[in-house]
Amino acid sequence: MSIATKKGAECTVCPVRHKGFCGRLSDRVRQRVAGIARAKDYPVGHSFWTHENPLDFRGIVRNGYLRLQRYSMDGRRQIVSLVPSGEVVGEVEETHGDYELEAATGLGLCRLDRRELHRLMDEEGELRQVVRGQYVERLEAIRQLTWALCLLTPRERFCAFLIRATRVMPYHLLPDGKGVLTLELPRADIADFLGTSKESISRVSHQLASEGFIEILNPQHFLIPDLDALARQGAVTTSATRTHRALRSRGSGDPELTPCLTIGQTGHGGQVGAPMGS
Amino acid sequence: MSIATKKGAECTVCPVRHKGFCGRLSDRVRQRVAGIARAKDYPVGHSFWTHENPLDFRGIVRNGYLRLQRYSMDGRRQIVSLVPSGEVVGEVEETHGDYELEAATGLGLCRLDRRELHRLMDEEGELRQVVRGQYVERLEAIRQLTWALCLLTPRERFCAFLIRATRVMPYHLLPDGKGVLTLELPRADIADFLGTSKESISRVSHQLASEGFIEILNPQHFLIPDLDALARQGAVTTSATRTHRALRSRGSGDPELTPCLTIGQTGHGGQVGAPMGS
DNA sequence: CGATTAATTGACCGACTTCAAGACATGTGG
DNA sequence: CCACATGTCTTGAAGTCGGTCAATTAATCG
Repeated sequence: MSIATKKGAECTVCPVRHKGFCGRLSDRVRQRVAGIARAKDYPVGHSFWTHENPLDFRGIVRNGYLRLQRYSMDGRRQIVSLVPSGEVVGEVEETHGDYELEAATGLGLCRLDRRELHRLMDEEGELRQVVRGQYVERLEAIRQLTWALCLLTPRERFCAFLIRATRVMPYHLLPDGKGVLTLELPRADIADFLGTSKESISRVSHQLASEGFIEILNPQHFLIPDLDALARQGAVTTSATRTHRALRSRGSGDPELTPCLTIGQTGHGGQVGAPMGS
Repeated sequence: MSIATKKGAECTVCPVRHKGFCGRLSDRVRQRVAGIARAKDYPVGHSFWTHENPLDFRGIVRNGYLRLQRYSMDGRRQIVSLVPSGEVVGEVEETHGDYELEAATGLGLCRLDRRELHRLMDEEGELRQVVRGQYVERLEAIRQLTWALCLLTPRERFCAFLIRATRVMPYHLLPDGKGVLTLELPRADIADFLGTSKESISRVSHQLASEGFIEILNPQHFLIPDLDALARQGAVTTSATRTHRALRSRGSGDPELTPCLTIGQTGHGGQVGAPMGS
């Protein structure tokens, strides 16, 4: 609600100073970008555009999440993209369809004038490269989402989501190697992102809890005893319910674990379940 | 199979001379691009890269289709992207995951050296803009796919696919306003693209045929009596089986028809079912 | 502390996948 | 020209996963 308007030069205190988009810029270029930036806050649910009002500016997410979503004729929603802090919004979101861009949580943004940014991009090859990286990552994220939506069960998708969340959402590592994840998004958003229902999310959570993969401290806080074990639930179908066709010969690729869902920046190499606490 | 190697300067006879990527370049820039291009043909099923052999060149599809796909642990496949003629391949397909890029049909390609292309892009702002357009379109295509996969039924998805196919695949308009569509992709590819099974594709086709929306001349050729009627099947749920929630208030947007699936270049404005034969 | 929203739980059921078998088309060799 | 083989497409039957609906319970906020 509060409209803080400070010159972008105050990157020094910015939480995403070394993350995502900004983190990949050299000091010189980042300062040039900062010169055209203005910080601004938005409340939950703030709508940035609908199909009749396209976004006329670019922004860097300082905190919170944006959701890019679209509805079906009968009112169901699909979130096609979740933009976490550190990412650029607007440049990559340019689209022709009937999408909405909303603040999924309270949101802090560094606004950039579209034209000024493009002028900077014309001048700075480095900036172009980093922006191009945003395209590549966003493409990768939605490709993974598409893959997961079609080939994974709701349970697997949710596990994959949790794994990814440990990189994007607050994840407090405890001294014993366990971790506490804060789910900053409501069940409805998670469900609509994973192409399932909030009832299923709830059921799967409690199923995972009963199996010891997570512990539900409260609806927003999950304790994860073993991240790797959880990760395996997200990529591998262990249950015998699914008939195993002959595995296609796929070279000598890792049969162990494959990358799953990406929210925001892709992992280094894409391997899910990289040891965060080991 | 035949390895035709001619200098790119022979754009004059190229089928995509005025389509997609090349069609959007000015003569001057296109000639520069042609200078670094070499035409080459590939057989069906040719694999361009797997995750251990990333693609080291760029290409413009002269004819045929490429498919970008990924498998699940139990061998099921999802095609996340179909690249039709006129589009650039490689630049946008750069990805971190375990994807495969294959020729879905016999394929004609204009190969471009990656480094030379990037050098050209550094020099020519126009080229950068057009390449950026490829990113935007590819993103839009997969967003629509994601949306459709989650919110549309297999039947609706297939209808949407057919509508889109009339723009990408051979579609012969008959004097009476009907049209004959040639499906250049096998059922299996269509199914794995639409996140369904080839059995469902078959069933839906014959269901549509029995309802008069299409006429199956043979498995590869569908006669479409009324494109608009078919389009409505792809975006609107007419059946009463689906409970209609209160439609979210979405401004005064067109309640009639919304864009569906995109294969390749997005339509002008995105409106599906634009009158091709009326 | 009441009111409103979010999350959970249970029961039902239907659409779609899966499995299996048959039809059709296409090509090869005798 | 026919027999056979191969692959694609079609059709049928059965089972189930997960969505939808409805009713509680829990959490949040003024």
